[in-house]
Amino acid sequence: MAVPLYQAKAEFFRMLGHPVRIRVLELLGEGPKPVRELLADIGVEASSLSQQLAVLRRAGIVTSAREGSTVTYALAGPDVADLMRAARRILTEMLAGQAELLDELRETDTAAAAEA
Amino acid sequence: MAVPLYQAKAEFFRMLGHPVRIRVLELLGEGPKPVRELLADIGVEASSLSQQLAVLRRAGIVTSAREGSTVTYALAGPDVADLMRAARRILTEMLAGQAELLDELRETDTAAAAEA
DNA sequence: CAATGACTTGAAGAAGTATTCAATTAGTCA
DNA sequence: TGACTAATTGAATACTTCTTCAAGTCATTG
Repeated sequence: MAVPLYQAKAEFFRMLGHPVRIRVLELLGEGPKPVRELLADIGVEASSLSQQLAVLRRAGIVTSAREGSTVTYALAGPDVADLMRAARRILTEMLAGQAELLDELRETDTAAAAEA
Repeated sequence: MAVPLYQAKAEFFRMLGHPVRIRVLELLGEGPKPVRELLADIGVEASSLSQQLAVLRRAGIVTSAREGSTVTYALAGPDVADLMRAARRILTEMLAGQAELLDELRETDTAAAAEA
């Protein structure tokens, strides 16, 4: 692995940094799903979804399999499901913490605003 | 909060998606640090670091305080430290899992390549 | 006060991502 | 085979984000 770890991490997070990709991963967390269903749940154009699915596929975080005329996607491993669970948990904590944080920041902001 | 949760998540991950920002957060996980020290540890230009620190500040994930002529940064809360710990743990699991995953993918790739 | 050190900001160009639409592949069914 | 649905790909345009450098702030010290 020639890539430094912190860079791998950054790439990984960047890969998660798109609303459609997040939604796909969360939906797949419930189990494998055909594209048709993702499409209905997420409500973007088919080609847009496909583009984002391609990003996830390239990252090796999901797999796809054709069954007849439909293609079904799944998380590439249990690690990924864990990750999404952890992400959800942490994010909600973060966003909850944000409220208190905002208060602290507001003090600074108004102090700064008073000068302007 | 008018922003849908999955979009907030995406923004959050995008905010993490930069090598310098990752390193800063990990260093600050050990405790507050003056810019001078971050600069020495990370080894980028001062202005580059400042730009990335500004991103983290805007996101409300770190705070800065001037003490005399030096500026010291710290994680905005314990949640952030937790997040970085979780991220590290999960990422290393993920990257470890990547090895097996690669093997599986290689099969598919060579099968596909054989047709070309 | 001028000069220096620590850090931040602004702005321009380069590089990377997203969005969109047309074209394409793959499978089904009449 | 030809028409149709499902999904993917390619490519152009529009957007963001990075990087870099010059200029700026703020405190310290000669």
